[in-house]
Amino acid sequence: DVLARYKRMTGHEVLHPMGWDAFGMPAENAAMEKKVHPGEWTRANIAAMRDQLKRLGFALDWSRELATCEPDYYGHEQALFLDMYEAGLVYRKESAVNWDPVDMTVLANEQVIDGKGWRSGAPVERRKLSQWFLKITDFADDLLNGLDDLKLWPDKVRLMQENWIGKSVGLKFRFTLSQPVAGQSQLHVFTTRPDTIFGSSFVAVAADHPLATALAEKRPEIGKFIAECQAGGTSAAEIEGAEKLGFDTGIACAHPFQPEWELPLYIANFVLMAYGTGAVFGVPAHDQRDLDFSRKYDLPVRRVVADGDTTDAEFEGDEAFTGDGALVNSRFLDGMAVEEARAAVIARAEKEGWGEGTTVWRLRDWGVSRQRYWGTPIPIIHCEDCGPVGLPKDQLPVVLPEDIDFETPGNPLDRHPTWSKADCPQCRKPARRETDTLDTFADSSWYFIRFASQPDDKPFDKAEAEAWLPVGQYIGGVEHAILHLLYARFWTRALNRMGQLDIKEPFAGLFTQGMVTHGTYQAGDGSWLSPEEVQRNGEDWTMIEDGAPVTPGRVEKMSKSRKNTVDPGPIANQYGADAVRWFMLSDSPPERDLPWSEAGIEGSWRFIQRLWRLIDTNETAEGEDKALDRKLHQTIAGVGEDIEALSFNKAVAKIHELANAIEKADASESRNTAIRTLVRLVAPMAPHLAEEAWAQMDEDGLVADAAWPEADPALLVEDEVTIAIQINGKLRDTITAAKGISKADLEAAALASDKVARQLDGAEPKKVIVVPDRLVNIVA
RNA sequence: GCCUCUGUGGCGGAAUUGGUAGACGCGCUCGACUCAAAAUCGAGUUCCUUCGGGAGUGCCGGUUCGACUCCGGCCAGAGGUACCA
Repeated sequence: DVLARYKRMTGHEVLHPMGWDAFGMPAENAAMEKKVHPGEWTRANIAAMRDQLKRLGFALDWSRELATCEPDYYGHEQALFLDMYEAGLVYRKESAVNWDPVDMTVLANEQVIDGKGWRSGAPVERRKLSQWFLKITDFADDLLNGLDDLKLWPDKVRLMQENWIGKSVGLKFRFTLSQPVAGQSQLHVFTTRPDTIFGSSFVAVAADHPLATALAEKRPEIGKFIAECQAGGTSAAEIEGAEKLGFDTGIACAHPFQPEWELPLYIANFVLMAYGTGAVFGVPAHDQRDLDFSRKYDLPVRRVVADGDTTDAEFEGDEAFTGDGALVNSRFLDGMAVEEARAAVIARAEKEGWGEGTTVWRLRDWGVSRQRYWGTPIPIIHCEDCGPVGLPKDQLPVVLPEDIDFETPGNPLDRHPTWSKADCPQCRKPARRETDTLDTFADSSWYFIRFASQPDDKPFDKAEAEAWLPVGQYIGGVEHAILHLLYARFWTRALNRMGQLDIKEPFAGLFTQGMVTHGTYQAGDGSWLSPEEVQRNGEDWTMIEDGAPVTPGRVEKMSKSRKNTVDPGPIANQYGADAVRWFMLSDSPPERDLPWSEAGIEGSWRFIQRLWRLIDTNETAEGEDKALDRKLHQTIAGVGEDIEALSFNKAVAKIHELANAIEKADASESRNTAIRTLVRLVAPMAPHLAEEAWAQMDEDGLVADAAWPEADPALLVEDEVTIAIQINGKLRDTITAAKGISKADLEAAALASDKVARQLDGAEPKKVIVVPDRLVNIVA
């Protein structure tokens, strides 16, 4: 809000909208617990939050307010879904999905964290279901390359997206097996290091690889081993501690360059079915996992990239060499650099027909089907004869039914007596409506476009949307680094490909802000206590009610589970919106967490009062106060720079300094001007006070519409400067000199200092360093 | 494990390119005003000190006339994460 108000005052057209990402699980949970309809619950929350935002005086364009749970929003989303369906960016696939047994729904890969549902925390199960997917992988390369142009995004977020997309370039090739398994005589593996192919000691497949599954059917000991592998956890810590386990199948794989060179085929717990082909060849000398595995199962460790040693002696030690170097012990590759050898092996594989250069991505297509009620209905009809058919757009929006029940778990749309009945748009025969709804991340993937343009008859108007987009300054928590920000980038690209939008990137500038935190308190029995229930007596904390001892805990993100939330309503009532705003801006830089404190807001409240008294007691007077003029103009320039950089805490500090200077100054025309200007400087942060003062000063219109004051460059520089006098880098004295004084004069002035003379004690300085207008350092 | 970020008074935090460390605020101390308190105003507030000074930005070392800032090595905390072949 401060940035929006500032940009407005500096002559920019500003679009600062507000809306509600309102579909999703919390509304359904509330419905189940409190027996209210999700829509009713959601709209009541929206009303409450809208009041809070208005009370804090945010300069929002409420005419563009939207809520994703209303048909006039999600109906347009359905139209975009149909466009993507037509453009081949949506497909339906029977696939193993991540099933959250508590929330009774499917989760996207991005929503599975350490093998658990991101919301419920329940261990995710694998299930086969027919699901809708969006082809985000079509844009994998572009999403990756586009990151380079997002110069105004934090490096951290770009890096996280890069890792998530996970591009690996390498060779996919085939091993011939000594005996066919389930009718297959070949095994596909993927590697990014084809150059090390002569260093391989074994081949391994994932425990859930089809080959392993097939073998397990005939050999129970393999089934037992597979079960053992799947029992292990998938969190980073568990993986770290987990031992490499392998099962030697007794099957041999023929080395592609020498068929009689046979590599043992293992089933191994560290190979992932979800990545590459689910099978690898192990080169222990140059891969840590392979080395750990080989040491355990006593497999040969051959050096093929020189690590200083170029002999064919067995590789020593327990640390794999993954660096660059010249190839050794590798026949026709010997002497080549890693990169050159890589290309040579790929070329040979392609020429001889046993493999091809490939790029493998970690990124998967975005599964968007959710078996939930409170989401955007997917506008598809399933017809027995025609298959899935997109609804004609004139039948949109597909509106959610109101009469639903949440007594049984699962999707209420599925159980609704009539809602799912519909005729096939193609053959007119009775058919069934899709009862899955869209992942709520779809709702937030294009709302910024709808903010920019909101016609009734279509999702947006191209020219109107492009006039505002991309978003100049996007602000959100770092928790959106992957999910939301990647989906929105994809959605924008999809619209771009379909010719609906010229831009590819939705957000030019991104800022990840911190969260509001508060101390936590626990009673003797370990239960959490809210800040209103406790009080401090000196060093100790007790319960207000009965004086029982309280254990203060660490400062954490405000959350209902820790009970450390603070209701902004009463605070805004007590101190006023401007004091609340001032406090939120004043101390912590916005990228860091903000520790909420009652004491802090009182300080802000006092300053707001002080500002008012200062403005109120302003009087017209004659005379110039050069020092105050300078302070004023330095503040104008500094506050502007700080707001542009979102360093609100520094801007606040500069305004404090100016206020202090004005209070100390005698009445003058300069002082009068400074006070009148101060009103505009605080306007973005304390708008209510500023408007009142503006009106009282008999200025026209609103200060919100006023121009930001201009700094006079001539007044930004001092004509006198304080020079530090150092001896051996230690400060000994300071002197005041005219700005621009010559080096020689400055040196002479420094040497004339009593304190310098006393320190030198008659000795001659060895050397004198003079930094003009800054300091003199005497080396003794 | 790996990657990223962070580490400065009692607290939140400032310190352009290496150039007076601790701006600004909170808190605290003392004083003024008051019968008293609140509010307000003024002074002080990194630590030690024999009042000359000395030490000091997580720790150890280096570069430099000069290091919170640059380099090397540690330690601690937060966040991210992929056994990715």
